[in-house]
Amino acid sequence: MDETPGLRERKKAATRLALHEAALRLAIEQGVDGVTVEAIADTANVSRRTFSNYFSGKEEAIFHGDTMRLRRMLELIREQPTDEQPWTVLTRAALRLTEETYLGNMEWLIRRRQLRGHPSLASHQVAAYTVVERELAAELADRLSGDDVELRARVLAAVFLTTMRVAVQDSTEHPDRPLLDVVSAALASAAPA
Amino acid sequence: MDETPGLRERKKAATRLALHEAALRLAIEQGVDGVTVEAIADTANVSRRTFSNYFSGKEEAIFHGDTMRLRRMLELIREQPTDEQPWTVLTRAALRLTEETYLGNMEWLIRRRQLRGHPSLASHQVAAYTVVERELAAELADRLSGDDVELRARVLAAVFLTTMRVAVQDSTEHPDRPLLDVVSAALASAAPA
DNA sequence: TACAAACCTTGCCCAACAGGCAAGTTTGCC
DNA sequence: GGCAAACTTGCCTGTTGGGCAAGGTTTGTA
Repeated sequence: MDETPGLRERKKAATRLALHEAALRLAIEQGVDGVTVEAIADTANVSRRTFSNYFSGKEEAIFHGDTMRLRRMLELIREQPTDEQPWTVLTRAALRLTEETYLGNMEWLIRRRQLRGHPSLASHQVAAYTVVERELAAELADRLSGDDVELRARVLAAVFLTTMRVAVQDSTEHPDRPLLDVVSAALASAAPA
Repeated sequence: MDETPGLRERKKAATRLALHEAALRLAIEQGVDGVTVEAIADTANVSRRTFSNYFSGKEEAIFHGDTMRLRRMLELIREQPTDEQPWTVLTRAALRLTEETYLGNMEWLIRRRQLRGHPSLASHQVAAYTVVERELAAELADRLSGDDVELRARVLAAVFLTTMRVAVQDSTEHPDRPLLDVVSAALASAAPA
């Protein structure tokens, strides 16, 4: 494994993160439509043109946090034994991720919740969650057998990711209830037969 | 019930449909990015400005067919008895809708399939399917009981809609297999415990 | 250490776009 | 017929994504 991913990569990650944070902060402060890409780039000390090299739009920048979480979740899933029930694997990964989120940069959760009331973002959040859908489906296909493995893997991946999305959305609307609760309740009610 | 929804409404529906058809046709012919909103409006014999009164972008126009199908599905769901298992109700509605689609304007299915290979649309398709999510969740909430009705209704709605989406996507990628087959296989594998 | 190739950032540019506004036109209703 | 509400359109402006090429930085290699 790479101890240090190289200076170039580290710088890129830093810039991406800076843009994400700027986007998130400004969107919370001034509303999503009140922020221009230029303002975000400014805040992160890069040119507007550079912003476009990292994200295809401000919404993508805003949801980069969700994207990173989902990538991490993919890792957690891949780490697990292949001889267990797929839904069990998915549930465990989701709960671990949620714990990590609480223990680690709780910032994410706090600021994420402040996006409540900007419903124009909903469709972009959905999009963020479907980006990893194919990757997850491929992983799950290896863990299934029988007929229609392709289709069933895709359905399972989509169902799982959409459940996670609903849990996060619901949690931003009911900030008093612990995220872990919401996630496990949501997953329980979506568990396939 | 309104026998005639009024001339105004009929004209609007006709314009919306004309824009949708134009968008779909041009997108298939020239690729999604190769088409301008102006060209679509032109083809439908309205001004570019009027296009904006109907749709917020070309992708929304392209997926108006899906949107109509989903609205129809909501009707089919509402028509059904409230004392049956929610998933049974949803499955039946989905299958009926699919039959209708085959019997009626099969055009939709044919041209829908020709969008294959324009993956930039994927996120917008997902968005189209989530538009009705809240409405469906509200309907389902009335049909559930026990704890967490709100959350479970949302999860159920999201799971169902995402399954339908995957089925349609999968069907566009495997045009040889009947849509009804794919839909019922997908729903079966997503059925909650 | 030197140097070339690969890669990033930036400014410049342009076509496309969303949506506010106001004037003109059509429809619904009495 | 005639009035009010709703719709269409043209005009306009600020914003956007992304192509291109000129610099600067990092990396791998010798």
